[in-house]
Amino acid sequence: MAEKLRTTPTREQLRIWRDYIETAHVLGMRLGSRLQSESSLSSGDYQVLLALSEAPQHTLRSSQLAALIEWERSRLSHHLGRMEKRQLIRRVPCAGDVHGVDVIATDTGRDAFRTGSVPHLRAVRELFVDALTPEQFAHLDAISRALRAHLRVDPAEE
Amino acid sequence: MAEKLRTTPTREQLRIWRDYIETAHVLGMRLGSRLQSESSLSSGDYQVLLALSEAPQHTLRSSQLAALIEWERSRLSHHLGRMEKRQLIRRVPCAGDVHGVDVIATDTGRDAFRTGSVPHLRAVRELFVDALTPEQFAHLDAISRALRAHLRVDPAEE
DNA sequence: CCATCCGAATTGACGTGTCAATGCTGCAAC
DNA sequence: GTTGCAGCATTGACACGTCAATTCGGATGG
Repeated sequence: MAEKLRTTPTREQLRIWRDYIETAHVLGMRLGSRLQSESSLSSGDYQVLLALSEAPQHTLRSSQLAALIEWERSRLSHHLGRMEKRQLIRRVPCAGDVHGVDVIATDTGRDAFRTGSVPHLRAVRELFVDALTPEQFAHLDAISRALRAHLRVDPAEE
Repeated sequence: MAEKLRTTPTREQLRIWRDYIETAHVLGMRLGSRLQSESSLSSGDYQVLLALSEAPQHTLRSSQLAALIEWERSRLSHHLGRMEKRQLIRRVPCAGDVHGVDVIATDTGRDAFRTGSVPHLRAVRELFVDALTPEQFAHLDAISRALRAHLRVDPAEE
């Protein structure tokens, strides 16, 4: 009659949780280190250069870039600093807006991106795509959506 | 007749890949920051203290601890240094083995773990368990297994 | 005119993680 | 013995990310 109110996960759920997080993490690291060895880029560098490569003039306002790749501004600032030191991008004050900075991929940056791009995509296929069936893709897609949707409302609910 | 050999993922696969990684990451961060605010522990601290809490005498050899939680030794060393500064654990040279260190959870550490544990598990339920159906758990479990199995063989294959 | 706030971006302090050395001690080969 | 190697753990240098200030020049309002 009295149904036990379960406030904490079962052992099984906890195991699945940990496997989920851990697997995603390991996969990310693997991809990252392959990218690194093939093109001397980190995943962060790659995301930045990818966004720039799709922008007119290989150029974006820092704030737009941040929005595109969904990074905090401070994180982007730090990262751009590091990338600038390695000559992958340049930052120039933005004409027409006193604040605001244009981020531009240098030739070096574009080369590195081109070099890394195909091997990186191939690695995604090898490490991720090749491991799953079409049904599993659909399931995973639904799961990610569900989790993200839940995240969005969670702070208020319960 | 000539079937196109696809070496890179489709747009769709890439989107699912990114959502997967990103979702897991965000979820991890959320859990981490809740843990932090509820008990002043990081997820790393929590993993370490969890392992110690299940060990006799709340004590483990550093290398065993590393194996249990699957951390690189260097990472553990750094982390233990930080935890020691905060009085969460102590390290004492291990009697009977000249190399080797026993890691012991202090009272402070045990208290923090006890304080954080239930809220943390509750957070896992709220943010993760509550978002998915039983079928989705099963799917996710299978997916993680598939990915991990694939990872294990991948370096050699293809 | 001056105070104040705002938006864009940066900075500093700090926790975290990786990789590549480095300590340190016992043990085995010679 | 001493030379050298193996195992356990630490260290240092550096990349990365977060949070909480901070800078800076333009609006706004009094």
